[in-house]
Amino acid sequence: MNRKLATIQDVARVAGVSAATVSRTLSNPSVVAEPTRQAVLTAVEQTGYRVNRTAAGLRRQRTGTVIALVPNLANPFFSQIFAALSATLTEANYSLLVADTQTGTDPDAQLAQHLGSGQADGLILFDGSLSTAPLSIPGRPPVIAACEWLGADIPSVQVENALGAALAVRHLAGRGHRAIGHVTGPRGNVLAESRLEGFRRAMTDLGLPLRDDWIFEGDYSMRSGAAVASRILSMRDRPSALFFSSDEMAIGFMGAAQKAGMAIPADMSVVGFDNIEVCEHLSPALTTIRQQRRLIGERAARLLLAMIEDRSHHGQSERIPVELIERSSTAPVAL
Amino acid sequence: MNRKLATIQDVARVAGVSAATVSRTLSNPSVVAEPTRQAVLTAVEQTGYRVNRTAAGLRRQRTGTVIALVPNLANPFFSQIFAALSATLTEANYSLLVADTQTGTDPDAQLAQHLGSGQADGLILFDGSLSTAPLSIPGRPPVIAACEWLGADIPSVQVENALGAALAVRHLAGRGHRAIGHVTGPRGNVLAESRLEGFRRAMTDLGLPLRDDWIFEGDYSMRSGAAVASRILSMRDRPSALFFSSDEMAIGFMGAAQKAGMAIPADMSVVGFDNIEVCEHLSPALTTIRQQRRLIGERAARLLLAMIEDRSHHGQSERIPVELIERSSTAPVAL
DNA sequence: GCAGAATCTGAAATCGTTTACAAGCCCCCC
DNA sequence: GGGGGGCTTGTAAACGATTTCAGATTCTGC
Repeated sequence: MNRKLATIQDVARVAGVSAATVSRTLSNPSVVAEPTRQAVLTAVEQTGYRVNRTAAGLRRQRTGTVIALVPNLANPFFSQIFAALSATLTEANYSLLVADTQTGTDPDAQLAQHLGSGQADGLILFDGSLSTAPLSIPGRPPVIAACEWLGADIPSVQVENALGAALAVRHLAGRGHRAIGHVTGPRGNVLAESRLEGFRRAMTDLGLPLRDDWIFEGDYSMRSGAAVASRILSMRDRPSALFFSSDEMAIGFMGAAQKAGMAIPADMSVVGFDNIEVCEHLSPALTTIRQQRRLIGERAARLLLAMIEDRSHHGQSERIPVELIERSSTAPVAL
Repeated sequence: MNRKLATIQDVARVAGVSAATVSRTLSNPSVVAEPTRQAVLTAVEQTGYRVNRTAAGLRRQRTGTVIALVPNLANPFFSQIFAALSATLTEANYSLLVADTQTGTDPDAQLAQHLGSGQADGLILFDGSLSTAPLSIPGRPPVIAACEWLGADIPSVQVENALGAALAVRHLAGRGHRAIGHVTGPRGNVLAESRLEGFRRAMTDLGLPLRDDWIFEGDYSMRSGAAVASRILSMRDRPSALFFSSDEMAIGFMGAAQKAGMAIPADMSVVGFDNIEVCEHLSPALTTIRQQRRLIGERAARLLLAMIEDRSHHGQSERIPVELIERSSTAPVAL
């Protein structure tokens, strides 16, 4: 390791001015005289100086960092969201710090830590199971929820989950299906619950039978979808269509079911939720509810940035619309 | 926004001690007397104090942050790597900052910025196309490359790419295939090049014909795999097997090919690269080269942490082994 | 009972910026 | 010629921690 990074003092010395002038040249050039400005810029070039974000962050009370707290970093669902978040934040000169609520200590302690350590100017929570207790600490930065949500008083960016479920049901019903089953996310998860609720309501609204033994609990993973397949295959009285609370589960189901000789959509129509990229490339291509992940990320970033700007804990929650993408995994019911 | 976050001074006041003592209690408890320690801890509890990472970072010259610089955050390939990185870093009390080289300004300027701003104690570069020029700035933190690589003098964690390609070729050759094609990643990408090189060498070693018109350029995406399908379908003289430089491309190919009526593996054997989660759930399940992404993340984190610890720019590069996972997308060649 | 060591604590310097304040300078106009 | 007002610039005080150094106190052994 050579020496140390150049500091503002180094630049000041080289340019023959004070540190204050260097700082001004960099952050508010219009107030410094042209020749001085040039001298400073040359010195900056020469020394390779860049402002130390830590020091600057300490002085102005902002770090230029936003934390995204997700329940599971390994979940590829977040990739696109991160990309959009990062793009929008970068535009506004912010950095994105990611953390996983499931690693390390207790999730709520982690939230408290992130809130209290002045490490970020704002937080985006993607985990609806976090406690709201840490949010009461005084002087904390603004916080929003995205995808999942925590309570009415924290602004959020959500998707029309119940509507998505209804779209799926209506699509299937429109093709003559009456025996429709549903595979939920993990019990207690807010998304799982509202999609289930949407499913139930849509079924009743359409006068279709709601059978408890056709409602399966999954955990959003492909594996859990595959597990449902074996349960379904062993049933005498099966639904003719299944609506899954995630594409992953639908994919896991289709893989296992096809391997066991079930034809999709001939023997079973399948609808997923999310519209992850692979859906379109499967055989058969998966009919699903599109959730615009890039939009979620972008809107969340904008919402949070606005709150940071306003030094406010309140903001305009948003709902991202969903739509059904019809592909080849659904067909009219066999007679 | 209520008031402000509690500072060490607040705690000191409440506990009736000096700030120095509070600091010691928190970072080096053994040197402070038991009753004082208790008083401080109670005061900490009472005020909800957490040490301000920015201030602490400024004083000790370390931020407790590591930056991962990736070519495309939206690529789900990185999810598992991030998860492992984050887990390992969290264990060592570091945070993970992610940034995308493709967003914002010129990638190299971005690298220079991250290196010079003292924002992180270390960087992990996942983008092999970055210039090494910024790495010469004095006082910069340690840097490693992962997956892709930049030059001999920067430590890296790599996968046995050429070997992976060879495994794929041998697997196919072992099933009687002689007409084997390859779909590469984007020209110039180091991974694409070394897998292509591995493919070529393995083919010649086995005495199989290397035909340029059976080498297709892709960009790792499903879409590009699908594009290859239409080209292949229009060919009179086709290979009987294809090795893809990414699972995504293989998936895109299979989807498009199957839709066009091609049977896999009967009409075409397919091997991917990566072993992303969905491979196992496809129909047919995709034979592929397994790349242990969690291991990459973990090793990269450990390597970088060791270098940070040692204040060194040098470290022990690692190679992660690969293995072929045989599934159902490959079959003996049809006679 | 006292020197010297051991233990504990606080004052103050420091990390690298930003920014309020004041001072210097030049110009203009009465 | 002097007062007032713009421009520029520098000085110095923050920001909130950590850590060195030294002082105060207690302990130990003779």
